[in-house]
Amino acid sequence: MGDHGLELTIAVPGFSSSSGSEGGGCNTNGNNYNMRELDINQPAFGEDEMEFPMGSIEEEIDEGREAQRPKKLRLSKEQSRLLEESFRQNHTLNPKQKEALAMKLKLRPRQVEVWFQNRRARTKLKQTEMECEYLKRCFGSLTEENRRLQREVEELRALRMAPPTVLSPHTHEPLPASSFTMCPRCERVTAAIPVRASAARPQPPTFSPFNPRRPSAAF
DNA sequence: TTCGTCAAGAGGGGGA
DNA sequence: TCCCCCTCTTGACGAA
Repeated sequence: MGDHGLELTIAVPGFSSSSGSEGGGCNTNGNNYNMRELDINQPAFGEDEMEFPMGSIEEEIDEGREAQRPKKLRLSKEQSRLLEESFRQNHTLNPKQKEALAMKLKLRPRQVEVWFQNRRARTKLKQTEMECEYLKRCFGSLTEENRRLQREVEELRALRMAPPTVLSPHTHEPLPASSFTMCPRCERVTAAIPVRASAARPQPPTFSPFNPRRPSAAF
């Protein structure tokens, strides 16, 4: 903060950020309220008369001329630009900054305050939406990774349940799985002499012969 | 007519 | 108790 005169201290008699002036905005039928004149860039108060535009409109409402004016304030491009500029510098305003900015924009401090509140809310909403999208993408990629790993597990289980058939060079009968061992020199699976025929039952592997680079501890 | 946006009100919480 | 902020809501308005 610092430029744009936001550090300016301005004392405005009868106005504060929560002076209840907005309370006078609502008329008794619950309708909205003291909307400003269409040309909100018109000077709201003269050189020697500190009066915010809403106040003057309230007086007009009292005179029964409210039907002639728009009911909703739209900030001008220049007002929005200045507010955005201030918001980029600081997401909150102290009372002095608020007063100064209101003076500069010819708005009430309450309007500046509301604009910043809504702007913060919009920023937070946008951030939340972006976080949501990011988490969705994370969920999608993790789901895909999970599927891939599940498939891999299934494949490994299938291979474990149906070991490759190796015929004995002597009997030409299939060797049991327990007869396989690993050659320490070439790191290939070789057939050992079967101890018992019942050992053909699948054993918990200490080594996965079908994927030597990958430990089988994931089972 | 519907829908999205936005200014503003209402109400509640927290800090001094 | 007051002030400020946050959240939810309302109502006006413009675009499709």
